[in-house]
Amino acid sequence: MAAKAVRQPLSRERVLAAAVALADAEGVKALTMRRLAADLGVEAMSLYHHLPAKEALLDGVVETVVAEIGAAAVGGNATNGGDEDWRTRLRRQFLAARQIMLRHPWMPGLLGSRRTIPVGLYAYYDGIVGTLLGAGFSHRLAHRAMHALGSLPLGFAQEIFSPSSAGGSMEDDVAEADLAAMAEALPHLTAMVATEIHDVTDPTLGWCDGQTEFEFTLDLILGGLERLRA
Amino acid sequence: MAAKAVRQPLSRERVLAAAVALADAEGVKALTMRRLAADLGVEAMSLYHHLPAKEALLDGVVETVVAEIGAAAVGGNATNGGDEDWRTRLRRQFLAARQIMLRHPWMPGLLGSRRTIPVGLYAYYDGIVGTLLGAGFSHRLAHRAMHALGSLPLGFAQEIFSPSSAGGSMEDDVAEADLAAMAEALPHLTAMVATEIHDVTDPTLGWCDGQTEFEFTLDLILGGLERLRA
DNA sequence: ACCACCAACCTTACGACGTAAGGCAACCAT
DNA sequence: ATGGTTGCCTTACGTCGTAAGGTTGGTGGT
Repeated sequence: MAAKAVRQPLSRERVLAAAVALADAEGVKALTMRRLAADLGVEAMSLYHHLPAKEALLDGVVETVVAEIGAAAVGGNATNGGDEDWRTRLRRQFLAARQIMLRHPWMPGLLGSRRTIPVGLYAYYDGIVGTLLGAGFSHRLAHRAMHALGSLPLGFAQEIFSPSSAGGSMEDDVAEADLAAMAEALPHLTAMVATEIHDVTDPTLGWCDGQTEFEFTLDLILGGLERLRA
Repeated sequence: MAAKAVRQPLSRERVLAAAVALADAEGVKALTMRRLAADLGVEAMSLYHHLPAKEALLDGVVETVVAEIGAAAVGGNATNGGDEDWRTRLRRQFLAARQIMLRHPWMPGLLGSRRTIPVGLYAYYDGIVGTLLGAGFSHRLAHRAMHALGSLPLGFAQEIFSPSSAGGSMEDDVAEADLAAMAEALPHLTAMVATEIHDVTDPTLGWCDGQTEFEFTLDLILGGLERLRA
């Protein structure tokens, strides 16, 4: 049939792209060999002609996303010339990384579970260190800066409290009586929520605006580093 | 026999304690219902009389560790009176949390995979917010501070680059020729490593002293918050 | 003393998972 | 034509979480 002739052979890239798409759509839990093969119109064992094992598949998936982040960084560097302040430059890179990570919420957990670090990540961090050194950072301070920034270069929405998005906002499933009990057990948190919830403009993520908080943290750390640099 | 009479019945607490011990010894990957049951001298299905499902087991495990961290915090508060500076107090709490997390390296990943947040974590964070408010923080700034501190209250050794400990230090398995190639591809990183590796005192975690870096990051953020508070 | 009851534990079985081993069909250079 | 290579499939094994139901030893009421 014509349909069969149209079908192009699999490749590592096609498999990895499908894996990322599947993880985006249904989470890493749904990313199983059989399911991925089904999405590709193929049997599970066929995947093993392009990838040696499932661990390699997962490695390839994080490698793909890391490449996406790295490409966004160098792309942004190209459009803006070399006339950027180091803080502006890193800020822009990390915010771009955040946009990508928001599309792949499973990425932090997956990256944490890998035994080896994708090579593209070294290159990406090398660029960041280069920016710091170019701005006059000592090796010592640049090193510390990397640790202090932690996962911000990857746009981590670590956000322990944000996964509440899955089950509706907090007050939806809490009865009024329980809320009173909570106010007693957690006086400071409830007071903070009460005063903060008034002037929230973006209720999509409950009462926390992830973008604003990310930028606050970023500027706090970048500001502290700038002070140490001088 | 006497041995049989000695055996005390299972309980949720005994199961959870055994689960934590097993995860500490062999990782979360080895934490399977059959294996856990075997460690307890029991069959797998017997565990379901104390826990409804494996997800509940994992929830209980993180709850156990969170309780451990919370207990360390209030215990430390008791021994030191209320005459602590807010920075000293939080610093001490977070460093204590770090010591606990170092004993449970699987905790970050596991916590990230939970759908619901353990209640003890709310109480723990409430205490932190209380400390901030008591030091004169506004609700707005206390809120931002929580986000900026991120996972530091849990002693996160997020440390993307630290899991290299599993496979020996970096230069062990890199041939000399590859190292030259790496120096070309990653000039800034290799230069940084070269100058930093000289005065490293604790080579256990490669060339990064996790404790020092953790404290640096902590003080950087606490210092930035102190400036905003005034 | 008896017996009904129940909590704690065990046995068996099912479907889904990752993957080892080998088969088959189409294509290519000779 | 032919023999090898490539790309995909079939079958099968052991392990996982867990549903369903069986066994047993101790307890309380009569």
